[in-house]
Amino acid sequence: MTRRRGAELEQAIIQAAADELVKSGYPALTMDKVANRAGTNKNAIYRRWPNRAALGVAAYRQLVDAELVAPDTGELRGDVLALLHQLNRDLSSPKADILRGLLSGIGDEPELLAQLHEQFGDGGAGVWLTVLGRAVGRGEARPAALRPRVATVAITLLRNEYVTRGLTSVDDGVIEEIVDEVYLPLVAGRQPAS
Amino acid sequence: MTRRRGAELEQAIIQAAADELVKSGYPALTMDKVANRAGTNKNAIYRRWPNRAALGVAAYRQLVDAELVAPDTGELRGDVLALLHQLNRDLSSPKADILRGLLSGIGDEPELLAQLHEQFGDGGAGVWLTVLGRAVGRGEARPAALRPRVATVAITLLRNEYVTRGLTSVDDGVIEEIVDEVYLPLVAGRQPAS
DNA sequence: CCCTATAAGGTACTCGAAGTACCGTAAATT
DNA sequence: AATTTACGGTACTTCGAGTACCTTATAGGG
Repeated sequence: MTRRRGAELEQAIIQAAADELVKSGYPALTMDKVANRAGTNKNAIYRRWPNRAALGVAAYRQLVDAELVAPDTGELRGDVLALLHQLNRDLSSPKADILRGLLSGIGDEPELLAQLHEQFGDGGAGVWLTVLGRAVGRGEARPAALRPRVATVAITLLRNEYVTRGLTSVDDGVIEEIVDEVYLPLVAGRQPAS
Repeated sequence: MTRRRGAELEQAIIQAAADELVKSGYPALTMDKVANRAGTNKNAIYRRWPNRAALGVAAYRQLVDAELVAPDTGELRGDVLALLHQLNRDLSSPKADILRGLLSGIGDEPELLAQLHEQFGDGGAGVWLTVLGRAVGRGEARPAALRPRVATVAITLLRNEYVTRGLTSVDDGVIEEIVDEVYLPLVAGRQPAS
């Protein structure tokens, strides 16, 4: 009966917590269940994370570390749609529920909230700036739009749909609305014909 | 010892819950404390609301029913800044914490989430469309921008700051950034000089 | 190769809060 | 006045976070 220690055990705990998150969501994430699934006990968990919220954030990180690649379809609209669809898939149930759950269970711990913010927020700004930069080069977007707050408007609006409504997946129509009514007009060098 | 009944008692419970929300936030909203503060007991609460989350939403409604009036400064930028500042004051601590707390404690009850959404989301679309409509009349905004999703972009971005970061108040600089980098360019008939 | 420090496993506990169950009693209804 | 309804009081069950303490395995140094 080899007894796991250190990093190996830690990884097993995180994986167990991530599995529980996917299966039941954050509100149902109990330390006992995580310990049981990981084949250990609560002590081993509390030695590493101070409370349930911290474990939840660590486990969420495990879920969303998928690399986000900047698409290159040759035109801005295609790139933006591709990115949003990619992120829509990525956020689709149960991750949106998990994120929404975490966002509150943590309200009183700004440090954890900041950690969580990096997981999905401005962490993705780079990709958006890349896509937008190519569009500027093609004359599809104005250079002044190359600012983080502008570049990430689309994903912010999409995420907003998840977080403030209870949705588990956002309709394609909503995505197109965000792109055609908001994002493209916002960054465009000149207004579209419509 | 007159014993309160019906609507009178109900209002007392809601008010007590709202007071507790302001004082301690949603995570610390306990049924015992609410009952105690309202001078009653948990039975009277559970006869009216099925669980803590439902009571929380009802109490939050009590907090945010302040009327939102459409400012009219004569130019779009002034109107938008006035609206955002008004909402910023309104969302400032502790309401943002409360909202963030509610948004999660409710994740598994889409009906409550929908109720909550009306409290702050598209419920305010009317005001934004009013302000934007006047701007269109003055030639400051293009008619195509008169769509709910476009009109409410500013408040959506502002609320996003509250909900996804742990902030209790948003800096004025952020508000100006939202207005000058995103909102005005988005609705403008033609691009600003910058 | 043993000794010791460290970290794991096991178990049992406290504490707080959600939600339930009953019962006696005031108030509305007839 | 009789009856139904709803409030007040209290005690209870249940569940999960976090803690305490002890035993046992492992790593690493002598």
